[in-house]
Amino acid sequence: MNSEDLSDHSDEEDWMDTNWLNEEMSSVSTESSKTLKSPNNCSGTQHIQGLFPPAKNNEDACTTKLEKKMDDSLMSRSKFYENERKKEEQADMLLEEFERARDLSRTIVHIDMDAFYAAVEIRDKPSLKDKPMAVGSSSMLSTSNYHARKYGVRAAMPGFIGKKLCPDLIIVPQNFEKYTSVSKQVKNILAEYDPNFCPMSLDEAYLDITDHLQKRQMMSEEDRSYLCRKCDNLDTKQCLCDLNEVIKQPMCMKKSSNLLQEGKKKGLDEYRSDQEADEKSLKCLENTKICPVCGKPFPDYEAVVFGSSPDDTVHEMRSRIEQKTRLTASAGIAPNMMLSKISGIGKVTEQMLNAVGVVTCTDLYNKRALLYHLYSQISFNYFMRICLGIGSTTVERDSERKSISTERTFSEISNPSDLYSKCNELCEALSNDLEEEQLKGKTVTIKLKTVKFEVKTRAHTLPEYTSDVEVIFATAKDLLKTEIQHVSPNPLRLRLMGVRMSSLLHQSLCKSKQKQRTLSGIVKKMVNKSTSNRTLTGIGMIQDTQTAEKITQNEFTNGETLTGLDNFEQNDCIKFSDSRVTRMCSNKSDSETYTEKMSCSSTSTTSIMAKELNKRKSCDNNREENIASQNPLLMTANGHEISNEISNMEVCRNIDTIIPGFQKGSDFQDSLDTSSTLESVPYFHSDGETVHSVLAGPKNKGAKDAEIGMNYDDTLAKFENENLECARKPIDSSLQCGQRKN
DNA sequence: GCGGATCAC
DNA sequence: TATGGTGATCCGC
Ligand SMILES: Nc1ccn([C@H]2C[C@H](O)[C@@H](COP(=O)(O)OP(=O)(O)OP(=O)(O)O)O2)c(=O)n1
Ligand SMILES: [Mg+2]
Repeated sequence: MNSEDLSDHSDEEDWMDTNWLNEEMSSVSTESSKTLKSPNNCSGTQHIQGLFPPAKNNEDACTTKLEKKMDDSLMSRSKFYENERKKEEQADMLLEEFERARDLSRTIVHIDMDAFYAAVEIRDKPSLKDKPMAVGSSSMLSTSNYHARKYGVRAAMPGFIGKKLCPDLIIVPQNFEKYTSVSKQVKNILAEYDPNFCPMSLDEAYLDITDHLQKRQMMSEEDRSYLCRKCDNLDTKQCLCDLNEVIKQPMCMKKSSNLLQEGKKKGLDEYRSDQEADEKSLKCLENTKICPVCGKPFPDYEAVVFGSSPDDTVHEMRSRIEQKTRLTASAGIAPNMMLSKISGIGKVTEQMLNAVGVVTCTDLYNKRALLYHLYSQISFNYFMRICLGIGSTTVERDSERKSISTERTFSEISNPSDLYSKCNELCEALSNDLEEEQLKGKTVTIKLKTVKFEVKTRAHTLPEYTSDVEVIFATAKDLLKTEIQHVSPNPLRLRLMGVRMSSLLHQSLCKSKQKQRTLSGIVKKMVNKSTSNRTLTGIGMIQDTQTAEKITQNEFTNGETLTGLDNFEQNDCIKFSDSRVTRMCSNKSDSETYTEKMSCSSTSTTSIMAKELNKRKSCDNNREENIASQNPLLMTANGHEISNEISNMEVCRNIDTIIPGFQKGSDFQDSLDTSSTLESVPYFHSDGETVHSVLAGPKNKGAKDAEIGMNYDDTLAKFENENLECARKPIDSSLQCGQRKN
C-alpha cells in the first residue's frame, strides 16, 4: 500500500529529507508505518550480527575491549587500565543482556497529527494553504506550517521574530477549543484500536494494537473497508464530510453492504441499483448526488479495503483520521539524520554527541566505549537501548502525578509588595489545584525568572503535608523574601514567578496534625461523593476551636439539620452519618489514630493511596527499586521509555532511526496568551532598555551567561540575506526540524 | 533534599 | 512592544 495518497503535503516536505539522507538511508524502504514488526517477522539477534560488525573489524569498537596487543606490562601495572577493561566488558555484557531481553511480542504505534494547530486553521481557511503561517500571536507562536518552517519559524518562537525570519508570515490567533474538539474526534478513532491508548497531548498518542491485530484476523473485508475521498481535503466546492458517515453507514443499514466488497467505485453508480432507497438521505444520494448534510456534491471516492498487517492497520487509522478531520497524521518518524528526533535527545544532547563524533544511531553503537566513559550508567543504558532499537513494551496512561505547579509571565515586577502579591495569587491558585485533586504536598518550590531571563528555583520542605494557602504562601513568601534580600539594595526585577508543590500524597492519607482543613477536607469529599442526598458523611478530627465552634453551632453543614449536636471541642474525633453527628473519641492521640485508620481503610484508593498503603505494609521500601535495578528493561532513562515500535531491525540498521518515548503531553490553553498577563499587572517598565540583545550563544558548560532566554540573533543572521531563496533551499541543518513521517 | 539543566509538548 | 506553561528527569552536590 502506498502512503503517498494519504499525505497531501508529502511533496512539500520532501526537501526536508532529501538533502540529508545519506546513501545508506536512501535504500530504506519508505514504509508507511513504523509499527514494530510482529515477533515472527524479525529476529533482532540475527540482525545485530549484520548490523554491527564484530569488534575486531571495527576501529571504534576496538576500544571497547582494550587491544590485547596493548603493552601487557602496562596493563598489569595499572589498576586503572584493569578497571577500565572490566567496565568495558560490563558494558558489552549489558548490551547482550538488552538483546536477550528484547521483547517483540507487542505492536506499539505512535501517532501524531501534522502541524496540528496550523493544519486545523488552514483547513478552516484554505486561502492560507500555500502561505507560510503560524498559530499564536506576535508574542508567541505555538506552531507553524511546513511552509513557514522552511524559514525557521517554529513553535515557541515569538511571533515578531517569526516575522523577521519570514516577513510574509501570517499569524493566526489560536483557537484552543477547536483543537480540543478535533482531538476528540481523533481519539474516538484511536480508541477503536486500543481502548487504553495513551494520549500525550491533543495531537499525539501511543497505542498498543496487539489485541486489535489479533481480532483483526477475524474481521471481514467489509469491516476493514472505508470510503476515501479522492479529492483535495480543501476542495470546498465538494462535499468534504466523512463519506463513511454520510454514505457508508446509511448503506450498511440497508444491508447493501456487500456492494462495498467489490472494491473501487466511482461516484454513486453502484448505489443507483439500490432500489430500496426510500430513506430521505438515500433518495438524496441517488437523485442529486448531493450530500444531505452539507448540501454539496459528493466528490469522487473509493472504497479501500485495508489489510490485516500492522502496516495496513496503521494506514487504516491514518486514513480514517483524514476522512474524519481532513487533517493528516503521521505514525513513527521518517528516516533522518538528526539524533534530536529521538524523544529524550534534545538540542543540547545532540550537540554534545555530535561533538564526540556521534551523529547517527549507528555511531551510538560504534562509539559505545567512549559513551560508556562519558556518560552516567542511566544515560549509557538509554543510548544503548536507542541504538539497539529496544523500547518499552507497554503503553501506560494516567501515571501518577509527582508535582503540581503554576507559573505566570508578566511585565516586569520589582516592587516587593507587588512581588508578594503576585506570589500570593499563585499560591491561591496552587492551593485550589491541590484541593481539586485531593492532594497535599510537603515541598514548596518557587521559580523566579529575572528580566534578564535568569531562572532560579528555591525550595523548602515542610514537616507536614499541606494544601493550605496560608502555609504555602508563608513558605513561598519566605523563599521570595530571601531572594529579594539577596540582591538588595538592588530591586529583584522579575518577568516570571511560579510555585510548585511536590512530595505529594493523597489528602486522606496525610496525618491530620494541622488545622481545621483536614476535617472539612475529608468531610467535604464525602459530600461530593454522595451528591444525591447531599448529606455529610465521613469522619474527621476537629483541629481547632474555631471548627469546634462551627460544628457545635451547626454551621458546618449545607443547611442540613444534624442531630446529635453537642458541645464539641478541639481534638474530638467526630463522625457524620445519616444526618447525625457522633463523637467517636475526645483525646488527641486516639482521634489521630482513628482518623488515620479510617482514611486508610477507604476503598477508593487512588494510585497514590495504593502506593502509600503498600509502602506501609511493606517491610522493604526499596523492593521496587531493587527490581528495577535487576532488570534494566524496567528502567526508564530520562522518563523516556522507548517504544519498541522501531524494533524492526531493517529500520534500525539503515535508518539511524528514531524511537519515540513516553512523556506527558501538555497543550495548555493558557500558555500562549501573553496578553492576559499584561492587564492584571501594573506596568513598571523603567526605560527603553532592550531585553533580547543581551544574549549568549550556545550554552557551553563553562559559560555561565546562559539562561538568558533564547537568542535568535544567529538564526536571524542566517536568514537575513536569503529570505527569497530559502524557500527553495534547504537551510542549515542545525535549523532543520522538518520531518516527514510516513 | 536542593538547584540547575534538559526535555516534551 | 513583544520571548508560554506544566510536568518530568537527571546530575552533582
Ligand atoms: N513548544 C510547543 C510545541 C507544540 N505545541 C503545540 C502546538 C502543536 O501544534 C501541538 C503539537 O505539537 P507537535 O510537536 O506534534 O507539533 P506539530 O503537530 O505542530 O507539528 P509536527 O508535524 O512536527 O508534529 O502542540 C506548543 O504549544 N508548544
Ligand atoms: Mg504533531
